[in-house]
Amino acid sequence: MAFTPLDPLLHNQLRLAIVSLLVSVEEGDFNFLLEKTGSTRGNLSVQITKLKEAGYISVNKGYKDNYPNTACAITYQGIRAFEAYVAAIKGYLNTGA
Amino acid sequence: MAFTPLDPLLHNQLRLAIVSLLVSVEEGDFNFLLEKTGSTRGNLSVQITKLKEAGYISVNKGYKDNYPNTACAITYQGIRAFEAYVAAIKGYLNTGA
DNA sequence: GAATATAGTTTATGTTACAAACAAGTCTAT
DNA sequence: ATAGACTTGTTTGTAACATAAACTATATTC
Repeated sequence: MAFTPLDPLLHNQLRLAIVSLLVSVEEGDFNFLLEKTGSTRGNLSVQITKLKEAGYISVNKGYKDNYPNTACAITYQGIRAFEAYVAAIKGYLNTGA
Repeated sequence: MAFTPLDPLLHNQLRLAIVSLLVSVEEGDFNFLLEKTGSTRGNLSVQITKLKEAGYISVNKGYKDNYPNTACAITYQGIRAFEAYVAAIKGYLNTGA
């Protein structure tokens, strides 16, 4: 039971929340993530960009009811990374022998 | 299933590993933690200090075989914090509905 | 057409994580 | 007894990070 390194990209509260949401939902726009995470828009914007640059999510910028709309979806790579993170961190949470 | 804030002190790979180890062992010295975590001494020293200042662990500096020996043990407060962290992060790891 | 609202980005700043350099003492061999 | 290597930690310097405030751009309302 070693301490597997934790993906630094996912080991962040907001980014982990984003990915966790997108894994369940498979499609979520900026406001959805904003509301669900309780983040600020600035922080959300930054972290979405980072996840996108890492290839963990895809970002589709379009319009909805005349307003800009940023739709995010998790990628296969993102799912894999999330699953690996979940498996890894469990090694840290074991209290029992 | 909201996203409970994660204790920033525990949401760090090395500190989480330290606390996780001490929860199981109830007594671990510097070298024990060094070996188990695979950390560097510098980083370990810093994080032990932070955990101590937060009251999550107690640090007992003595000597063992003539050499300095830093014995660490988890406090009640540390156990509580760890348990809260474990409960909190599980809210981020749930993939299923 | 001015004011306000929406949707998001850029920037500025303080904080953090980390390892290299340092410090203080101990052992060994000569 | 002292030089050199080892042990056990601490301090410090730097780069990366997290975050919110300030900003941009367009849309709606009055």
